[in-house]
Amino acid sequence: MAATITDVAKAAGVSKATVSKFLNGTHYVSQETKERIASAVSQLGYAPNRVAQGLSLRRSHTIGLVVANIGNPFYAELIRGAEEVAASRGYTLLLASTDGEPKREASIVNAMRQRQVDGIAFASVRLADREVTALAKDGVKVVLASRHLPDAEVDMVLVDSVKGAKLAVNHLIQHGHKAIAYVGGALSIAQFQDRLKGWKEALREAGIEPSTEHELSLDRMDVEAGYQAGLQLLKLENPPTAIFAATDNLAFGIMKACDELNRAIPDQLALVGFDAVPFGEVSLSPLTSVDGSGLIMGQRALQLLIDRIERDQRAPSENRQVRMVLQPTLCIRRSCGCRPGMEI
Amino acid sequence: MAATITDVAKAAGVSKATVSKFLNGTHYVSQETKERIASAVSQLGYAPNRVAQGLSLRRSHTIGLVVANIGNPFYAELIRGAEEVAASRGYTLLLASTDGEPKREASIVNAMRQRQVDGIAFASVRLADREVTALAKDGVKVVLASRHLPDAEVDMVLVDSVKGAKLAVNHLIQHGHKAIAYVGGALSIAQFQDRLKGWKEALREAGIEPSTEHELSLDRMDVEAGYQAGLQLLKLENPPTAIFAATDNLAFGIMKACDELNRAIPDQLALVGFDAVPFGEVSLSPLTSVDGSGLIMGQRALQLLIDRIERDQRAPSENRQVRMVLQPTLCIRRSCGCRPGMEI
DNA sequence: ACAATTTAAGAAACCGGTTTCCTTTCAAAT
DNA sequence: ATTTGAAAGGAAACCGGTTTCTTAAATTGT
Repeated sequence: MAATITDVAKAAGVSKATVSKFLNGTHYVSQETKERIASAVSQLGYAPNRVAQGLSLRRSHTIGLVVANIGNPFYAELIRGAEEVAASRGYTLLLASTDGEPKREASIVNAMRQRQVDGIAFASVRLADREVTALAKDGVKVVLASRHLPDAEVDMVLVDSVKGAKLAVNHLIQHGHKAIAYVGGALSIAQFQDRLKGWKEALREAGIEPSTEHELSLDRMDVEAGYQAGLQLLKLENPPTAIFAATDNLAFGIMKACDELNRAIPDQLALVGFDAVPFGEVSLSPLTSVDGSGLIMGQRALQLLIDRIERDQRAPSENRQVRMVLQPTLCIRRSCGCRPGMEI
Repeated sequence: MAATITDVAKAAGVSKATVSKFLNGTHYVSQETKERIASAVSQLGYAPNRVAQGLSLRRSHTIGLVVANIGNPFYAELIRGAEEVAASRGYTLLLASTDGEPKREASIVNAMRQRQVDGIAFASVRLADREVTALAKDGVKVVLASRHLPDAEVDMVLVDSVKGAKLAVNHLIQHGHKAIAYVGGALSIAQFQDRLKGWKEALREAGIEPSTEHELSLDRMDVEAGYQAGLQLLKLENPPTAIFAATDNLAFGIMKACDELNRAIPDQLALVGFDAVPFGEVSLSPLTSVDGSGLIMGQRALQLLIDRIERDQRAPSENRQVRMVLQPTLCIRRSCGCRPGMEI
């Protein structure tokens, strides 16, 4: 249906080769011919078929983005950032969600490779460091967004989780809390190891010995999981007076538990999250949270990835990977105990 | 790098044609040859290159999904639903967001067509009915998810907005409210015309004349826009005692305004939203909302689209479009004035 | 015993681009 | 006057699949 390069060539009375050369500026074309081709192009409304182009050039101008769950606002922000820079640089995103299942993840990676994506950005990986490295060695350009695989030899952009956790816990300590619980995700994810570590370190530096009873690492990370964890902690004989939740979603769940048990936030329970998703602003209690900015991570990750793709295009060199670590800040709202105009 | 069909053919000692026939089961292949090819395939780890396949078959097994803003949880849910059925039927999603700009939308459609998507699902259209119809006539399979273009000749799945709005407003009326304001999106979007209409009708049916002062149609639909609208309404000489917000995002913004002005929800202001996004469960005041289920719309839209694509593949017939209209329900939480166990 | 089918497999064209060669023309350089 | 090389453009191969056509052998029918 749509016009092809052959149609254009015919209309302009030249060969396909010449049209291609003109379009890409890769070879001498006389002024006169240029004009004829240009007018044929606009008359036919010709636009190159990217699929054919991709086959020939082995470049699809498409990037795969793998997230765990689109419903999680943290990922939504990250996707937003990614989409923004992808679009601005002429790429489109193939989106897929794993729901945290390693199997789905493997099949997604296959599907993406079959589609010849120029690169894959993982905002969720259950793949082992080794597997990711293998992928990269196999020529697939990879970037990790907000995921830390210490031994994977690929670009990453991440937030300093240890520091972020300490920021959160120290703030709660400044509010006078001593019984500060931790609720986080699976320890198989480096991020949560770090956040847990930050929690422990901050407590110890303040002379508080972390209680194992107050340390919860969950398999799922949705609001429901946070809710269950919240119930569990609040019903303890010695319930914490504050909780550091390693993701905002978990924090929201904890809020729901408080709401149900009629515990006021922040007075009866102070809460600090991690991610600073936009909704924290209008959550049950406006959520104080460590800002790792998913948006920025999405942007930076795609910049890194596209830079690498295009650099490699020009000069296929094995150059070093970059690890971009963003410094977290604390986004103070009210769930920690601060009130507007009276932050600690 | 990856094995091609030629490699497989060579390894199995047959021609490409035979391999292709075996893989697709489109022609006789002897048992013995089948086995040789199968073993070559598994030894080489061969997987067909979808780009090449797409060029030849003019099918990419890729579907474009156009949304306004991924950060909006309504779209996030819709995307989730869409991704789920796309994946289960062997398609992947090309995601793009328009930010509500018609220009971006046009360029996105072009980009998608160049990439030979098998179809496009619009969860956001600023395109006119006519343009969408033209697209469809031009051979692009189209579905509208949660968007109503009355005159477009394409499949659509949408929620009955008039009915949904009436559900919301009637509920507020049952709570005894008379001064019920409306805050919605641009009237260029059919949906908001309908929701506004539902608001008016419900009021009139209850013998209340809608006040123009209490009727706000906004250009943007983010939390910030809702916040501004909330401030405006609350500062009126005769402020409403209840507000029906045509999207949850707007409702969240209104909550923020209430919070700032120290108006308690639902006691000083009752609020009902539209979309029933999951986050409403843990918003400042748990949000009562009309459930149009973005998730289900995303699912259904993709089912419709894929069905059409595959039907058309077998027998290119111009058959009638379907309009699937989902019945809204009211998801009652607390912002309307109901309390748990004591719903009206 | 011979025509008609069925079964099996390969050659070549095609999808829509890009790229490598190759040829021709014409101006500048020796 | 001849060589050199830049400018311009086309033919054909290629990317990795699918499909149409042919051909040939094996099976069936009469």
